[in-house]
Amino acid sequence: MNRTLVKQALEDNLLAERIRIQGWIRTRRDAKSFSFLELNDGSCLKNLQVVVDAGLPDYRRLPEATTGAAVAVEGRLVESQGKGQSREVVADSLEIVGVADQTYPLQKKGHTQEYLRTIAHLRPRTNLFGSVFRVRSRLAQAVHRFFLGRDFVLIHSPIITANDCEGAGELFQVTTRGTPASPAGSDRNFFGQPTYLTVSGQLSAEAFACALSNVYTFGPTFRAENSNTSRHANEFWMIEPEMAFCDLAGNMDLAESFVKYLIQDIRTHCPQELELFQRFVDRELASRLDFVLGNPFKRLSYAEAVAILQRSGKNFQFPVEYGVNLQSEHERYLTEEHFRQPVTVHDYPRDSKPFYMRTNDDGRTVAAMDVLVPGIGELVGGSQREEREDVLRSQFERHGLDSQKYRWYLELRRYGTVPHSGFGLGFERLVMFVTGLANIRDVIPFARTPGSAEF
RNA sequence: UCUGGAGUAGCUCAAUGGUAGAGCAGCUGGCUGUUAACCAGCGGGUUGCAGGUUCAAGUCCUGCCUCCAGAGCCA
Repeated sequence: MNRTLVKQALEDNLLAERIRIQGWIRTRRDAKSFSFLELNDGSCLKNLQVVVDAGLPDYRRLPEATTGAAVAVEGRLVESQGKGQSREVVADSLEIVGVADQTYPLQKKGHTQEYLRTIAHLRPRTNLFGSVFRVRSRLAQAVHRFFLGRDFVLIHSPIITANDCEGAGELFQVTTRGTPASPAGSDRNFFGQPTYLTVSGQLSAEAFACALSNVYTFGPTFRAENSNTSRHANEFWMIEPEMAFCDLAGNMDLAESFVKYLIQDIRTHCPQELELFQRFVDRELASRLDFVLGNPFKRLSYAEAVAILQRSGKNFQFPVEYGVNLQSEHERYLTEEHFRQPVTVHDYPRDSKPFYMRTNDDGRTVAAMDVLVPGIGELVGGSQREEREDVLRSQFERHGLDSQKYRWYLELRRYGTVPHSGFGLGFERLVMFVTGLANIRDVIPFARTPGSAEF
């Protein structure tokens, strides 16, 4: 008999049919002559209630049907006599597929997120984390749908790379040295030069944008920073669109449309999950998401942002003057207090930004932009890229970089160069924004953070 | 890496320097179309680790480890 998912049993037109359900027991409530099982298979937030009558031959197996056990049930799907659910299954067979003994750590009552991190292999069996990872999956697919709808081409940029996308943080080196195949001391560069785990697919994406026009990458990236915060992981996923014949304004337009599209998609397709986050994670979630959808992002230049911060009368820990990096407290003030909506800050001073950003006509600023959102801070960072070979060469000098190592990147400017732009969006930060969860460790299946790679 | 906070039963937390406890979970039994079920009973501890002070340390001191929040770096 074919399996029916709990989601189908609850939503599809299957009443009065005999179905087969397979899942994990969330809880069991025994009466004298029958028992109720709550079955969850992860297909949706809700459980399916199963009624097991004591008259069944399989009823003797019931003691093994404890919280956490995997079971397969066959029976008729009927309207429930009870109040808590519309439908239930009246079992005519009960098979214990895999038992869970009394050490099973998930209780019916709530656990803290900190504790669940210590059992990361089991936490997707909770309502909260099941919801988080269904939403994460839906968001990932929405990313592809968004770009597909705009004729962007997906580029699988390399994960092992020789280029250090300068300014993007510390690198993990990739080496065979110190392994049995290549013991320490055998000084061999497997790829003929030092290689690293990628910190960004941007440079690859630029090359492909200068051929296929509109492209994007969506893959894992790695930073060896010893960052110990709720917003940083050493392995995270990034989405990086890159567009030829596109300036900074077009870049900001795309970023705003993109963020709104993704939020709208979850609004439409994951209402049960959002309701759970609203109730148990963040009471402001729904209003914040609606507010983002209903209003244009506030756009202002770095110079205007500095002026607003200086006029704010706030006593910032880091004093504000033109030229300094905007600190977390400044970004938070702009998006959470002053504008109370997403803010796109553009045209930053050149000195604090990486080599590839396009120098503006004033010679002092670059065509960069950051999208700041309440609660998260920087969600998107992007720029128009420097397409003029001579200016790019002088930027290498200014940053003390060896232009020889960027030979192919320079050739993109020599052969048919075009104005082009792109940005990076940290996927986990997006999931955090949409779910309301405050710690990045809780929106990635198995987080990689300093000192932690158990799972 | 810096600043601050916290580590006590499986989980969440109590405990003036003086006999380590509760709720939940688990186990046993009872009861009920139940639904974070309910009622009764039972077991459960190297108080993060290593030193030190003291007649006596979960509690005070020193060092280390881990976790959390914030900061820096960034996405």
